Formats: sequence, structure tokens, C-alpha cells
Amino acid sequence: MSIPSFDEIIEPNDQTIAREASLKAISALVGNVYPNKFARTSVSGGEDTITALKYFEKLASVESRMAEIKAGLGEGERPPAEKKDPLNEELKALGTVRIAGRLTTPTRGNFVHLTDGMSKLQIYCNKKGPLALIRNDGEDSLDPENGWALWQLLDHGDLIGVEGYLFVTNTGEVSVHVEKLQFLAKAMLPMPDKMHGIADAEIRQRQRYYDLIGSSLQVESEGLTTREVFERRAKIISSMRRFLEDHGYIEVETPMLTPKATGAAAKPFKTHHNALDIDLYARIAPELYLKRLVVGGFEKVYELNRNFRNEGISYKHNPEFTMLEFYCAYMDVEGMMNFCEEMLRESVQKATGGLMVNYEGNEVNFSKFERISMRDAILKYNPDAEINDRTMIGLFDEFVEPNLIQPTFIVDFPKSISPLSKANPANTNIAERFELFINGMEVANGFSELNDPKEQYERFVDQMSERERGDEEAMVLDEDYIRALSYGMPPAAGIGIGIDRLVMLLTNKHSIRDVILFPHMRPEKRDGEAQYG
RNA sequence: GGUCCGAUAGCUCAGUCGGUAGAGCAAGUGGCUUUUAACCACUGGGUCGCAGGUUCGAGUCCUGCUCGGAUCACCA
Repeated sequence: MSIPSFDEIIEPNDQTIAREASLKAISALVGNVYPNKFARTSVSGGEDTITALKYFEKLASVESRMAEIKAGLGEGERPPAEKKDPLNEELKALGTVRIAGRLTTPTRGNFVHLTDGMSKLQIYCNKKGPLALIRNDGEDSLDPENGWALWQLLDHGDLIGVEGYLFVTNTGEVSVHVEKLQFLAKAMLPMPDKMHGIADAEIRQRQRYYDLIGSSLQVESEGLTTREVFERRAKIISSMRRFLEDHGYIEVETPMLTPKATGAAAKPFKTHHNALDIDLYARIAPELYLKRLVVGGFEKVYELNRNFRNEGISYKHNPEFTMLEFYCAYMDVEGMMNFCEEMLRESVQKATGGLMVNYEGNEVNFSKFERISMRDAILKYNPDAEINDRTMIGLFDEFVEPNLIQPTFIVDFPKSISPLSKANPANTNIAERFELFINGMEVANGFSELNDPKEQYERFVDQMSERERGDEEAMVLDEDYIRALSYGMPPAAGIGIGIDRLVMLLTNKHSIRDVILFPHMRPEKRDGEAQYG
């Protein structure tokens, strides 16, 4: 094992050598090249991030009036001063602004944009000044002579802070006229192509930071930028949390490291606890813990967190994925479908602003969810199918699943493949269970929870014998869970919603890797040696 | 795991029949400075994923490997 040198990690090339030289020259001007802070103003109401200023109504209003003025002008004609000046007076009256961000282009011109990852704002530096430099000496002392000198030393991608006043350009873009310039941090590595961003999916996923920078510098992008995808993901998740809390649910955290991998049919990751000298499994589902809490009196409970399954990786599978699971006492499968539908509608509305979502060319309509039994669904797409408990799932996967584009609840599952669900009182071979499909993909799975401890025990025993017959994914008996149910669990319904897949649908992304910040990948190997550690 | 596709400059990509390694952006020097993919001129920059093989000669053909993507199987 050898510790790599810095140069082995950041290999020098013409780009880094030039940036190293620039950093040295900047250091001579400003002192510390990695200062500790930059205080932003609050002209926009809150802290003046670039995004906050960009959406500040007073700036937007000037830009729209300027657009009207320009609409009355010919090609290449400059807006007359008597119309432009009042707008500039208005902007200047907002006072001094201090903003910070990353340079989206080299500073060869005197107009450049800064980005905060989401938005860009143009800044303007005039060679003739006045343009002061703010030294990083802890006192923020001013050097009125060397502002332009610093400007010329800056590289594409460097982080700077500027102070100045707002104005509108002849082309109608509100910008900051920089009076003071402060160096904040260096980009030692070059920026990606500003037209194309990062094309290599491997680099995008391994170096998500670089992908995020690239998409924030990009001039145009088809669909959402990487940053916008994850902003939307955050919105979906927070809207779901709010919805559940508004309906009386409480969030809990149950074990991720568990002595038994149960609650779902899947292969687990195994690990070892040294002090206790026992094997533990990364949880495949929180289900049985959450229902223990229902036994204990949490009538409405949810957990939104990661599950781990040691199975294949595909465009819709990542070894760790985010699941929202919740349980509601005294509710049955019908009530749960209604609640789920309402929650998803709200979430889609909040995240996308509407209920129609375009996914890979299909218009998905979230305003109405279909409901159809598994048997009827099979007969709809394959009228000649011979359906029994054994063939049902296979027929469903083959003929029905790919056709379920619009949100559809499939109901009435065979009981034999639903070991934790209650049977339908009218037909004991059918489980009161549903799965929600959208765009051919399973998004949610819910049921009326089996709360009879003796029947649950029998179902576990059936699963264990499946296991002995070689089904590695048959469910494991959990004795403590039987004991919990024996204290009495109220009738209840529960559901698990695959958050990553929902985010895929709402961001029009084909791969689960595009909606997980750091998806699972093989570890990188350096050339010529084994990975250390 | 199977099948197919890909890996060339920091980034995005060309590279014909096997015959001197190319462009744009980025970088360096100089000019210009109300531009918005800024522009103009010049310059530097390559282990063609890795290891073999065929050949007078391989980015190009063959074999193996690594990593990635698509897809199928399993799964949510």
C-alpha cells in the first residue's frame, strides 16, 4: 500500500500549470487565496444569492420594461438614454449589492457571468475603474490600484465576490457594475465544455461535482439541468413529508443494521459486528419495525430512508434506494389507495406545477388513477390467458406491465405471493394488496396489513419452506414480530413508495442513476497498481 | 451473468483503404473592450483505455483485460 502524491491525484498539465501560476500572482496581490468568508447583502429581501436576485421582482420588472423599449427598436439600434437612464436610476436606488459565485467564462472581456449553480448573473468590470481590490488580510482592506490587475488574473471557474451597483445593459440584461472585487477560491482544474457540458456518463456520475458545475455553466440544456433534477427531487420529498405531517403522521427511524433481513423478498447485504461477534444485514425494508410501532400505538407512522438490496443493477435498480413507507391504523387497502393518490397528486403538482407529466414521449396524467384487478388486467391484454395462482404474476409481467403507462392501481394479488397482507374477506385466495404502476414501472406497493399472529406465523412457515426449496428471496421468519402481533395490532394499511422511480418519472430521466447523486459504481483504479486501503 | 456499443488533447468530437495525430472550446502571448457561445492574430498541448499479436508500418485489423453505456435475465 502506498500513499499517492498530490501530483498523482491531480496530474499536472498545461491547464493546471497555468492556473497554478495565476494563483501565485493572485496571492501576491490579495494575500490569503482561500479566505474564510464573504458577506452578501440583502437587497432582494433575503440573502443575495444569485438566484434570489435573479428572481427579485424589482430586477425582473426593469428587464421586462427594457424588453418593451427594445421591441420598438431596429436591429442593432441602442436604446435611447432618456428611456434607459430612469431604469438605471431605479436600480441604483436599490443600493450596493455584494454577490459571490463562480465565473462561467474567462475574464477576457469585461462582461462575465457568475453562477450559484442554479442561476447566472452578469457582472461588469471597467478597465478605467474605479475598481478596487479587497485584500484577504482579515480586515478586508482596500487596494484601489489593482482591481483590474486581479480581474485579468482570474481563471474560468474561479470563485469571486463582488460589490457594486445594479444597472441595465443596452441588451437589456440587469448586471452588477463592479466597484470592488474579492478573490474567494481557485479552480485548479479546467471547466467543462460550456456548450456540451459533460457527455461521458461515467465522469458525470463519479464526479457529480464536476457534472453540477458543468450543467451550471452550460449555455443551453435540453430538459432539466443536473442541478434542477436534484432541486426537484428535494421538492418532491419535502412535499411528501409535509403532506404526511399535515395528516397526522410522525416520522421515525428504525434500524438499518438488522439481525434478520426481512419484510420483503430480496437478497440482503451481510456484514459483521465485531464486538458482539454477530452477523448483521443491511435492511431490505423497514416494514416489520414500522408495524411493531403500530402495535405500540403509533397510529400513523412513516419512514423515508434508504433500503439495501444485494441484487442486479439496472436503469431502475440501485443497490441502495430510497423508500417512503407509511402505516395508518384503522385504514384498509381502499383508504390507502385513496390517500396515496391524493398525496401523489399534490406532490406532482408542487414539483412540476401541473398534473400532466411528459415522460419519454408519453403524456402521463396524474389527475386520475385507474384501478383494475390483476386478473382483469391480464385478460384485457391477453384474452386467451390461462390464469391460476402460479401463472398469474408471469402473465402479468409479460403482457400487462409494459402497457401500464397511466397511473394504475393493480389490485387483488394472489395471497401466496403476499405473505404480509390480509386476505380479502370475500375470497380468501386473494390478498387485499395493490401495486401502483406508472409508465410500465412499479412505483408503490401497499396492502391491508395482516395482524393475526397465528396466520402470520403460518405464512412465514410457508415462506421458509419455499426457502428450503431454493427460493433465496422467500421471506425469513421473524419470531419477535410474531410476539409483537400477539399483543394486538389494530387493523391497518401500509404502503411503500419507491422515491427514486417517482423522481425519474417527474424529471423525465431514463435511468435511476440520473436521479441519485452518487449512484453505485465499481471503485476507480489508478493505472498500474491495486487500489490502496 | 449473456448480448451489443463505446473509450483519441483539460472538455466536446473528427480521423477515409493500415502509411507524418486533427478541429472547436479551454490554456499561453499580443490586440480590442456595452459584451452575452465576445472577437482577431499567433503559440503550446497526445501513453489514441491497458496488455499482447499480425504487419516493413496499427488510433485503424485480431485476441485478452479494465471501465462505462444500452439491453436481456433477477429485482423495487
